[in-house]
Amino acid sequence: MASSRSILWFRRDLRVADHPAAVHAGRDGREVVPVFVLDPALVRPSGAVRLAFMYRSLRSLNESLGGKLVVRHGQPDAVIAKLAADAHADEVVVTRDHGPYGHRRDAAVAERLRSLEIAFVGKGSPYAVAPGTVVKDDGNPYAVFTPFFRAWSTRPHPDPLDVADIDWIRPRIDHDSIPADPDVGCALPDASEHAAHELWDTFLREGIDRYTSRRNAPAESGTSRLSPYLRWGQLHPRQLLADLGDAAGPSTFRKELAWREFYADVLHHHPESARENLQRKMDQLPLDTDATARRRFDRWATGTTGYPIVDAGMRQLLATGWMHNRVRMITASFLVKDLHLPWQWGARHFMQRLVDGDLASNQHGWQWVAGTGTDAAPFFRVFNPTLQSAKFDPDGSYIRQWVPELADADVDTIHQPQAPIVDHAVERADALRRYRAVTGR
DNA sequence: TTTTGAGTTGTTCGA
DNA sequence: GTCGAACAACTCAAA
Repeated sequence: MASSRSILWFRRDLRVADHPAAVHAGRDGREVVPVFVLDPALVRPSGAVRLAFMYRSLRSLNESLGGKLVVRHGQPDAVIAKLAADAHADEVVVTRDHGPYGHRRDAAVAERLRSLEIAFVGKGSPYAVAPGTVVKDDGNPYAVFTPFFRAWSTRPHPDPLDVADIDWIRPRIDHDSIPADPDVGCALPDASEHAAHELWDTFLREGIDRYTSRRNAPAESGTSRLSPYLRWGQLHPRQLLADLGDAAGPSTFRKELAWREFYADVLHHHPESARENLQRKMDQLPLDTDATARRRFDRWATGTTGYPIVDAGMRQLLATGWMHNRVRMITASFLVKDLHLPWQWGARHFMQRLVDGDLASNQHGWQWVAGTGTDAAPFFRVFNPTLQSAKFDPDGSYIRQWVPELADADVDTIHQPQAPIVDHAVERADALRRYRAVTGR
């Protein structure tokens, strides 16, 4: 008798609504075994806050699945092959993963399954337009955002998908439990799919119209805060695009979604850019990596540089697993341009701790700041932490929240460095000198 | 093939 | 205080 049972292997699509892979797995009344693999490669490099959010997302998904989610620790190729065999499934269905690690992992899994004569089927992607599909007329990928955005905007993307009843089952097979949350000592966003939709609805009602101006002020709740849900898949961007109008706020927000898609596309075409400079000529940039550099990195990471806006951002990250985007740019620029450290050091720190940490957006955001990525990036673009602070946190309330020793500081002095580890004017000049060395002038 | 216009998010200087 | 130019040169995309 032919088997009619599928495994749906969840990865970064932790939702039950609007899920093409789930619909495919459950077609024609097939039974579907929902699975998540706690891959050491995913767990090991994650900090406590990031892990806690992942575990909560899994618990919430499990609830949505009526408690049927099968969780296993281990190497995906071995785990999935064994699960598929034990569960008597004849196919494994996934949402495609376009990242460099995901690509390798899935190739290994597909190989193992092939030897067992079990199908491995990819449906959909975490993006509105799958990475690799927006190309120039000559067939090559875009390397500049604006033309990519124009082309991407004309691409049809499917409407959110109605998921009818799926026959989720949990056969009698081995499973592990979802680990208890590490101690995080802070409030995290609600990790449920429902909370993600609620947040989006509220943002559409109350936030989107003023998004263009308010999104830059770190003290205000002017951003959508949807990034963790886009990272883990509680929401799919096609839902957001379907709900967006054409006014200024929605257009700005749509562009931010397009940046996410652009960076995924760039990483898809240049998987090595997760670690290496996209512009290889920037390998010549002189950087500091000695003991002093490592000490300075620690001061940056712990939020003790003496630059209030930098320290506020780094402490917000440590405390909550999230940092306002404007402050991500400021802190990143400080690491690269004021401390002359490799962007990879900062990118790794962010990825370990951000609950929304997405490889493509994170690495290429850093590369943009470092001037090694897709942007023409004039080398003289160096963020001045004091000016940025005064401009975007004018009354200093963001600083007051995260740097308590400055809570009562005067508004005229709160942006000024206090016992700074470096002098911005000096380091700016040094950064320009180093960047000039690359271009040979 | 050649040409042309443009390129997320900035800062400083001097008029 | 405000505003425009300069900061360099290169690559990309499209006509």
